[in-house]
Amino acid sequence: MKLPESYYHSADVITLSKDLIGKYLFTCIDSVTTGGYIVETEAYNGVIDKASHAYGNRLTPRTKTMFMHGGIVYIYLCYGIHEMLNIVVSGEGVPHAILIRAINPTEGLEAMQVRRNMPLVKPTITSGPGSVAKALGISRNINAVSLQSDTIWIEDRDLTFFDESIAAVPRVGVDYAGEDALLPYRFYIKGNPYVSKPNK
DNA sequence: GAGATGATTAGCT
DNA sequence: GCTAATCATCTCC
Repeated sequence: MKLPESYYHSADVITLSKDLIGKYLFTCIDSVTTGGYIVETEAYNGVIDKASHAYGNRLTPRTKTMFMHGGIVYIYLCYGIHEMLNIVVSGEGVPHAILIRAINPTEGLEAMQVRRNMPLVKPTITSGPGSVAKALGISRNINAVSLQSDTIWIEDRDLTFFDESIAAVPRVGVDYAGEDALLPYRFYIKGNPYVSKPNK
């Protein structure tokens, strides 16, 4: 059921970002399994992407996770408040990453409500990268954990969407990245209520 | 060691 | 629409 290790070894981070739409993401934190299918992603295209932490081969204690082999997660703190979940892909030394921006929850709904302190009827419960991480119980202490582990993993349950229902638009919150901010590296399911920000 | 800042969100106007 | 919250990390000195 879990996506195989080889799935994450592709260097085509753009195609993979789109392919992850409709895949199921699960975590098992504190003995509680929570998860759902991915409805929104963003690609971070390695050393040539000004929006990426690893732009220009910037290797620091934080970004070194992105330089590891594909098939692990990269988690970091943003704005001092929010944890962000990324999937590291490609091979060692190539810092490609995919930001999970939103999921449609299907498992562990009660646990998510408690973690988010809001009712499940609110789509914002898992809308936006900070919200996804919080709902799934993700924190920096599972940074660099393998997606073959029993803590966090992704499954293919044969849920697929037509190309026409997947939008490709510029990314969110990366205006500082100059012309790279205009690249259509954000993918989402049109009309899904859990997709963050503009959604048509 | 100090200073600036961000792949955001929630709550208020 | 606007802004406070809040701190690890990075960049210089």
